[in-house]
Amino acid sequence: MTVRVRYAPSPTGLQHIGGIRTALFNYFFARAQKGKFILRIEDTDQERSSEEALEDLYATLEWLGVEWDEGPIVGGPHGPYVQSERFELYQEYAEKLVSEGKAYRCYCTSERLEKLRAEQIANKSEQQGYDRHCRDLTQEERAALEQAGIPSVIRLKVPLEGKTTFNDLLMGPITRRNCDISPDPVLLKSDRFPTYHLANVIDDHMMEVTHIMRAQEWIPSGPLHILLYEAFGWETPTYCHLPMVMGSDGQKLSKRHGSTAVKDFRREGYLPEALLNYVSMVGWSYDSEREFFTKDELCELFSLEKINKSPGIFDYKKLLWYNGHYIREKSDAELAKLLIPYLEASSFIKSPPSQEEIKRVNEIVPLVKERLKVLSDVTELTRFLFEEIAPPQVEELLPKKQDAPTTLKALKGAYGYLKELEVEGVEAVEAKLMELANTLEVKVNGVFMPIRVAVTGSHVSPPLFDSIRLLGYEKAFSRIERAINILENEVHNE
RNA sequence: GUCUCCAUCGUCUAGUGGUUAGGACAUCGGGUUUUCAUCCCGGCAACGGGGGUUCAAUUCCCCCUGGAGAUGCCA
Repeated sequence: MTVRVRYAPSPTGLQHIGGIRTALFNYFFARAQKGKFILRIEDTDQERSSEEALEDLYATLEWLGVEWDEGPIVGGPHGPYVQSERFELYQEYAEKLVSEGKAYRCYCTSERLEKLRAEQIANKSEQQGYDRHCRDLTQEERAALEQAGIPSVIRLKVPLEGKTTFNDLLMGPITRRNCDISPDPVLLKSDRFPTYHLANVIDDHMMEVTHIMRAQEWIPSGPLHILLYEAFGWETPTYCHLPMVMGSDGQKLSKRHGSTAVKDFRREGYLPEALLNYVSMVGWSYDSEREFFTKDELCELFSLEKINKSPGIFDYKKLLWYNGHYIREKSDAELAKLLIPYLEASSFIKSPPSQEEIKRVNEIVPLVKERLKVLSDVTELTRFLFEEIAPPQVEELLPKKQDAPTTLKALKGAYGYLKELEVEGVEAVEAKLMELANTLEVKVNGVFMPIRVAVTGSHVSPPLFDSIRLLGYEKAFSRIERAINILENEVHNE
C-alpha cells in the first residue's frame, strides 16, 4: 500500500512555523516512502477564511520548495481539494448519520449554549460542554421546531458508555472513556458548512489518506474521529501526532514570542534552506552528529521513528546560526542577487539597479558575506558606502587609552601614507602603518581605528582597505581630512 | 474543574539495565585578525522527586510533582 499523507491547513491566517513544520514532516514522509503528498484547503470557516491567507499559503510552500502531488491548482483523482467546493458531499454524509440515528438535529441557540457554558465555568461544574438537550427530543417536538423554522445544527450522538482507543504511532495506544469525549460535537453548522471533525474524516477517507500526521493538540479529538469512522463503517487511518512547537516560555508558539509567520522570516532575510533545516530539527533528529540537511536529503532520510515525543521550543538564535551558515555557503553571485532587493529597499541603489551598481554590489558581497546573519543586515553594514555619514565625535575617534594629540599624529601620519595607496598598493601601505604605530609607540589598532571611524563612522566595519577602495578614494580622503580637522580643533582648544 | 499527553545541560537533542551520560546552539575563556564577523581550541552546564523490579537503574513499572494541550456552530 502506498503512503498517502496530507497537509490540510485552514486559510485563516499567515502560514506560521508550527504549520509548516507539520507540512514539512508530511512532505518528507511522503517522499521518503515514495508516497503521495496531498494539499487540502480546509476553508469551512466562512468567517475567517481569506483569499490573502490562501495566497500566503501557496507563496510559502513555493518559497520552501514543497510541491504537492494532489491538491488545488495541480488537481488529482480525488478532487476537488478545497472543502468549500465539496459542500454537497458533507450534507449527504451528515444526513446519512441522522437517518441512521447516529447523529441528531440540535435546535439550541448559541445564546443558550453561551449561557450554559458560563454557568458551568462559574459553578466549576464537573460537566463541561453541551448538555445534550436536543439528543432525546420526541418526534413531535422535532416536528414542531422544524415547523417553526428554527435553524438547527447536526450533532454526533457520542455513546454514553464504553471507551474508545486509537493507536498512535508515536504515543502508542490512547484511550478515552466515551463519557469524557466532547459531548455530542457539532458536525454540520447552522450555515450548513461542516466542522473540522466531519469534513476531515470524510475527506481523509475519500482521499484514501493512510497516515494522519498532525500536531499533538489534536490528540484529545482522536477518539472522537475514531467514533466517526466507525459510524460511517470506514477503516481508520494510522495516526501520528507530532510534538508541538512552543515559545521560549513553554507555551504554544505565538506572535508574542516574536515572528512566527514565514512571511516575516522571509522579509527579514532568512533563507528557505535555513528555515526548512532548522524547523525540521525541532521534533526530529537523524543522529547525534548531523545538523545540516538539504531538502532533498530530508526527503530521503526522514523517518517516523526518529520523531520526538515531547514538545520543542523554537530557538530564534539557533535559526540565526543556521541562516548565517547558509548565507556563507552561497556563491558571491548568488548572494549578490539575494542582497539587491534589500539595497533597493534602502534606496542605496536604483530599482532596478544599473550595470554599474550591480558591479559594485558584486564587489561588496565578499566583504559582508561572513558578517551577515540575515540578509537585511546588509543595510547597516554597508550604509557608509552609499550615504553620507555624520561627522564622528572626538570620543569615537579615540581608541581606548589613547589621547587626542597622539591620535591626531597617528591619523595625520597615516593619511600621508594612505594617499599613496593607489600607487604603492595595500601591502606596502599596511607595512608603513604598522611601522607608524611602532614609531608612535601605540598599538596597531591605535592607528587603524581612527581611520576606520573616520571613513565608516563606526568601530565596526568590513576590512579597512577594502572599505576605502569601495567607497572611492576621493570620498574616503575627504572623510579622513574632516576627522583630522575635528581632532585638531580638539587639541587646540585644550 | 474534568480528560489526554509529555519529562536528559538554559535550548534542540544522542544514548544505554553497568558510559568519564555524547553532539549542536547559546554563554564564558583563549587563539588567528587592523575592528567586527568568520574560523580554530577550551570551560561551565542535564538524567525533576519518591517508591519499587534488579547484583545493578538515567534506562523497566507505579505514585507524586511540574509542564503542555483539549474541553467552540475555530481549525
